[in-house]
Amino acid sequence: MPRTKEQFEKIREETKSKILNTSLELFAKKGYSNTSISEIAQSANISKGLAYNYFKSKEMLMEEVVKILFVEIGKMFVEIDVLKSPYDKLHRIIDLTIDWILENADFWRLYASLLMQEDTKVIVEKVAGNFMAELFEDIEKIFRKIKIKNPAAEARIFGSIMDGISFHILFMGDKYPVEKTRRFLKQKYSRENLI
Amino acid sequence: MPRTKEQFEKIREETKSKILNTSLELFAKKGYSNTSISEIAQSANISKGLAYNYFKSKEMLMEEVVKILFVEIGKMFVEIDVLKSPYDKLHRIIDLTIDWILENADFWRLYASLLMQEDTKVIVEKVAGNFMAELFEDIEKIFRKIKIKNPAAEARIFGSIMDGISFHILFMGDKYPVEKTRRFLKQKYSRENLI
Amino acid sequence: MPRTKEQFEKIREETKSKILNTSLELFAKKGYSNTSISEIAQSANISKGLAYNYFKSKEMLMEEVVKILFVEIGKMFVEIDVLKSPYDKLHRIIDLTIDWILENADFWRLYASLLMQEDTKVIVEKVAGNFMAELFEDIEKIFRKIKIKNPAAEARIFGSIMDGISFHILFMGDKYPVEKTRRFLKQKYSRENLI
Amino acid sequence: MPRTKEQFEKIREETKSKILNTSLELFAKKGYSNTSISEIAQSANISKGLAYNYFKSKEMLMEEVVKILFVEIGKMFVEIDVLKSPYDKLHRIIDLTIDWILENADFWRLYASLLMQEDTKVIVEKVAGNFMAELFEDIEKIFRKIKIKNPAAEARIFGSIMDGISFHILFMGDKYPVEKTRRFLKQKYSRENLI
DNA sequence: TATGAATGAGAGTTCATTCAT
DNA sequence: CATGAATGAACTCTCATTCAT
Repeated sequence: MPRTKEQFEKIREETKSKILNTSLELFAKKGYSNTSISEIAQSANISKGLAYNYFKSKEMLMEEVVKILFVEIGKMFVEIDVLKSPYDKLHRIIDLTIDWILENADFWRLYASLLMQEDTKVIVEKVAGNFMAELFEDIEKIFRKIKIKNPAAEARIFGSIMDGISFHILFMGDKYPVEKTRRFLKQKYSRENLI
Repeated sequence: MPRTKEQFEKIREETKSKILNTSLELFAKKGYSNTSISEIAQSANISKGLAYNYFKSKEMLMEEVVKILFVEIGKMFVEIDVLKSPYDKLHRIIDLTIDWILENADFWRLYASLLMQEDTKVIVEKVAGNFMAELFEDIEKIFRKIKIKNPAAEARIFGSIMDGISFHILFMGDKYPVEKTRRFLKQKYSRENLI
Repeated sequence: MPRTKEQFEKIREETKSKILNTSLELFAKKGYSNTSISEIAQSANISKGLAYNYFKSKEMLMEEVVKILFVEIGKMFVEIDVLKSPYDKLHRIIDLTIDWILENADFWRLYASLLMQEDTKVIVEKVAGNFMAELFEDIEKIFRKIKIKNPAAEARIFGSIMDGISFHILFMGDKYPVEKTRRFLKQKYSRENLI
Repeated sequence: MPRTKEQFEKIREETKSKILNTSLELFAKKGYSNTSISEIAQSANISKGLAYNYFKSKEMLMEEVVKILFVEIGKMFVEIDVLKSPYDKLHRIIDLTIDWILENADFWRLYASLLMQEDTKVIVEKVAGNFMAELFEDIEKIFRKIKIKNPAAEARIFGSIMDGISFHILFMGDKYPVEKTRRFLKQKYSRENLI
């Protein structure tokens, strides 16, 4: 009995997803250039040829990996919307950023290194689209709600701090005083100190 | 008659410098892995083989490029020492960071991308040594002089902001409101606002 | 439909064997160092890359070639066991050595030249293991059966003669009086002369 | 004051000799292919260019090295002529062969490995000329003096033994019972046993 | 859909040789 | 006589990609 269209579709979806997840993991851990299709295929328990059945080229595969990356990052910010207080929101962003970087150092590393190279940067931008801009606007809104003087600039600095400490945690590893910084930041961005 | 020692030395220095500069440029623009010795040789108008007369391996070449990078970064901070007022010092760091990143985007890009990959990170750390730690201590001293409550944490945040905005300028390019951010930061880190 | 496991295995075996035979031939004729993978690939009518699909490195390829070599040498001595008389055995060894060297000059040449260089010697020893020692013991047993006075030393000299004349045949070629030597040796190692 | 013709000649001779000795040593230790001109020049404390001033190519250098090798081997047999008794002569050859191989394993290794490869074999034969044939004739004469039945064949076997045990000592190293073999051979080739 | 044998371009590297000085 | 910078061909090896099955 031939498989139904739906069954085929399901297999395709699962295989594709398996390849993508494996690629994400390997790209993140070893970098794009240092990860070969052979390696990905082997890790995903498929043949090299099959990978090309799903993705036209290594570059295309990477492009889709980046998409997933952004979906993953995007999820992070969903739960912020439900919070009411802008101070809570800021605290939550601080927590999420720090926790996420601690748990997903490799992903952030991949994301950042892709942005660093001219050729891969294009791909990221193509995928990212307005993602970053929207993120920034969300943060700006929070600061506007607080009625701080220069919400746009304040948001920019806040974003810089988030990325800056991510960067530092990433390459200082265990030596970075994560918790001290977390507390310090929460205090800095508390109702009392922002007026 | 053979050339004198001085003549040979001059030739060596010039060629070596030519290779190093070309490498710095290419590594920065395209990344370490994506830049081949062939490419460097072609850009530097020398033969592939000659590169190996000067550098034992691609890795060694990179190591020396990174050394240059750090000398360059180091130069940046020399003129801060001469300033007396801690506020002036902070303002100067803000200016230097922003100006330097605008002028040397590629260098920063190289530096950051090297740190992102586990294999090249080792090389950078080997060359960098305590450079980053010392830099941080210098900034901490400034904050201590201001008698701010938590100078270490404050220095960490300040450093994060510097790296964060560098990061943002780097990949937003012209869209980033550099001057607005510069003014905002100077105000934030002025005598009035730091008490 | 993908090929069956058996089909793949057959292809692999055939190609591998083709590469091995070509390598044996070329290594023997030109030496290990002077034979390039390119040359082997060209001779075997495959691409350079494919060779690396079958052998992890040139050294590994050589190792497998040496294995074949020993299998070949081993075969030579199988038929000696079936003989009863120790004199017959010695005569058979003389015949086999001379005939084998005449037919497989290249193999012996490879084997000897590999032993000559420190770096390749290690590989041969890894593959050879106790082969040579066992061979010597077999010969010693023969002499012990004859009840000769010093069977170990006698075996050593007998082995030296075999290798020595192999060496001479090898590089004197047609000028070497093979048959005279054969007859002379058989007489020397006959019942009458060994008492 | 310009150097005299004789002085120049002396310098040339010394430099040439220095290069040749260094080459002999390195070729013997590491093999011809694995020894680079750079290495030789460095070891001989001269420049690469100078080596080419004295020897047209690496191959030519090797050719002259082989010549030296033969001179060295030739010296070995000079002192045999002075001995009167043919038995003493045989014993002396046994001693010389074993002692020489123990002291100059590398040289013998070079000599043998050169003979093993078709391309270098030609060079050796060009240089060696009748050397080997003469050596054989000398040995034959000894056996003829003893009035043994088949002096030519006997000489051939004796030579084979010498080369065979050299070969075995070479690649068995310390494990080879050199002294036992020496004694055994001397006894075998003594007046009593040769009648 | 799925396989992995096969290709070929190009990577890093070495080295005999040349040549301006 | 002497130097070593410079070349270019050849080397070992890797890998994205194709394709017959």
